[in-house]
Amino acid sequence: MSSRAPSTVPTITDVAEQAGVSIKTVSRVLNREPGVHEQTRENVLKVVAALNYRPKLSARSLAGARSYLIGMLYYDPSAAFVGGIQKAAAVRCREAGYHLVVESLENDAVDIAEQVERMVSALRPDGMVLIPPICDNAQVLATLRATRTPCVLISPGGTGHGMARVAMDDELAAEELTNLLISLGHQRIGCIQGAPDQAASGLRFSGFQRALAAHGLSLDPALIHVGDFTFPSGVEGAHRLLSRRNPPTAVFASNDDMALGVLAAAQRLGMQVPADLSIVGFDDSPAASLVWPPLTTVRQPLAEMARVAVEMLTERAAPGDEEGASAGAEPPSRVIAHELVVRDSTAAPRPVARAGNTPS
Amino acid sequence: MSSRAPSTVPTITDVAEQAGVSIKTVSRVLNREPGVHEQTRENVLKVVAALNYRPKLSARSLAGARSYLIGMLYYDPSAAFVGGIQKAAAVRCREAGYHLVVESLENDAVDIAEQVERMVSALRPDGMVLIPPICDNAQVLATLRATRTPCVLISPGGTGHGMARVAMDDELAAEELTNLLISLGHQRIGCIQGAPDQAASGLRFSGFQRALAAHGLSLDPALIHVGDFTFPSGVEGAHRLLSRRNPPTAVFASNDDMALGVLAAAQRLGMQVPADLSIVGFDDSPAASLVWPPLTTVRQPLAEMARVAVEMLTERAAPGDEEGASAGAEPPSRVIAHELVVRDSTAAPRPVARAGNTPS
DNA sequence: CTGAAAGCGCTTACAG
DNA sequence: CTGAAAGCGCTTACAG
Repeated sequence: MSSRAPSTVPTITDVAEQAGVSIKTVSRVLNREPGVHEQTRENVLKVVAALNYRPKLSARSLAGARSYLIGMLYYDPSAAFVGGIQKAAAVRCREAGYHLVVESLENDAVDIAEQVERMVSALRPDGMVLIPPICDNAQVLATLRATRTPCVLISPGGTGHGMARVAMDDELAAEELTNLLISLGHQRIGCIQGAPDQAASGLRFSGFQRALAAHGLSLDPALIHVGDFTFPSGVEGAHRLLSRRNPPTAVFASNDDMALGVLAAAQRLGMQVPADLSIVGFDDSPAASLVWPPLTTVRQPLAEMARVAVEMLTERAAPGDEEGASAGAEPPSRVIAHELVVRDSTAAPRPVARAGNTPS
Repeated sequence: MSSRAPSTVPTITDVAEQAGVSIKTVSRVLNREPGVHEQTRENVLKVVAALNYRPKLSARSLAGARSYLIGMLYYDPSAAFVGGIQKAAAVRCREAGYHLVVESLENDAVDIAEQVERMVSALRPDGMVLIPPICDNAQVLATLRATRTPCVLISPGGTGHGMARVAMDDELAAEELTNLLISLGHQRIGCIQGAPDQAASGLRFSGFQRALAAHGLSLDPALIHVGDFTFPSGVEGAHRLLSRRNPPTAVFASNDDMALGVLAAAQRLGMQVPADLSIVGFDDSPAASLVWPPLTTVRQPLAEMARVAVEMLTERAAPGDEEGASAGAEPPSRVIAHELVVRDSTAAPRPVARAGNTPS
């Protein structure tokens, strides 16, 4: 009986037979290689459509130099950040005929290098996209370099690592945000820094400083709190800054999660935002517009950054590109434009000195 | 010169040679097949470690019946929801020697079926995890069924589709949440429903009704608003319900995003939460605990659901399982326990009638 | 308990 | 412009 014939998935051989050509010709057509007679091409394509043939990735990968896989190392400090990047990356991969493989890591796991190595040796991805905080993990970077995996870091870090990078200008954005506060009339501005081991923290703080300096405002060390990008650290920072005898009239939080912590703390203390306290965040996370008042912040161009990162990888993955890329040339670094999002958490400070305003 | 020898990645042949066995034996050891002499096994493992050998996925996939790939169809209505599931799924995949491939879809794209079909034919994943709202998309489900791809829906939908499913008990959780409100003393409770085309909406509303009925409370149609799971629809619903002559003292929102909309609207109207209005949400999204007051809600067991879903798929992918699984037997359906999270957005209603409370 | 042979479905050189 | 041959690195039957 016919125990095999009909339900089997078509292969390149089936297409070649029906089209009356060799499998090599089918391969040429599918890979858009030049030098195929137009009529032959059309005929092959017709059979491909009729059979609904799709080349099998594992066979292409095994025979050829490319895997058509892009890896993304995932660690979830802020799901929204990761989600925005990943979505755009997946879309761009599909457009380029690639697929996105996601691996979830623990940033502080002892065997993180081995986890990465396992993934790379099993999948042999044509490239890897790294996002914060993984892109600042020395072990991961070393492993990837050792396996000669092309990488693009979505990271503002100026540290180099000798790897390609795409990012927004964190320092400039922080400066713009601070300028906004200053132009509103704020003179005493508190700052809640991000996690010390992430490059963005330093850059944002640097932009904050630059704006103050440019306006001749001094920076009171008592108004600076070192947080870690989490909501609780924002709450803690707010309590510290707002309980001072001479509290700030505005707070620059290095990301939205901490800004939300400041907002919650202020509201709990009975303060009105923005009347008693202006707050700015950073990221434009979903929650930033889901609170009252909605947060003034800066929108990271996540989708654009992800798209560019994937493009750098897929375009580079063209066969025979090994040499050019590895030559001592400086790895590419792209800066994507950001956008200030002015909402309702910022306003001019109270006209008169209300220094005794904060609760005991 | 040695233009080839050293830098090449080791293959199964290299291991076999160094261990003095055939590649078949190496294969047996790596796949934990029984019937290998213990000493042979140890020796092979030693060589594997020495060479740092890792089998190449594409070769395994091409030769064997499994791809070691699990697909996840992604569409982002709520990044936090997706993120929580995905992270746990990726971890479980890694533990089982699998990899998670993510594809981002547009739920309303006209060619969504083709997108899914392309992914499936290229990757041949051993299984697919579907999450809301994709798991309610008829086109996607039909395509997956046609390609005979094993699926697990992370969906509370009782619709069946003849596919395996894992979910929490949305109806029960909604009932518990409503009971909490009732036990606090609320009698007039508003409800903001979720998107009509998602199974969860109906179940949560049903649980809400059940609780009211069990306590002999009538359900005022004027206190029901049909939302779509988004923040703006929560704001809109709040305005509608709170502007009534006899407004509710509590609102049951079918998810956190809408609950946050209600909260923002109430605060904007100058109301105190929970003193003037109690609010409950659903999901325990990150933002739920990032606002003041933090939301009373129910925690979806995302990680556990994802873990179970992947397990159903990887355990099922064992070779030779085709028959048993496709036999007319009812597909498995697992219910994962949820957890009520009582925070500060709920309290007893004002003791006296303050019906005239709401702003004009 | 172990192995030799065949084959998975493509791409890569190499010819013509 | 087109094709025959070889091979990618594994697993699947099948022997012994």
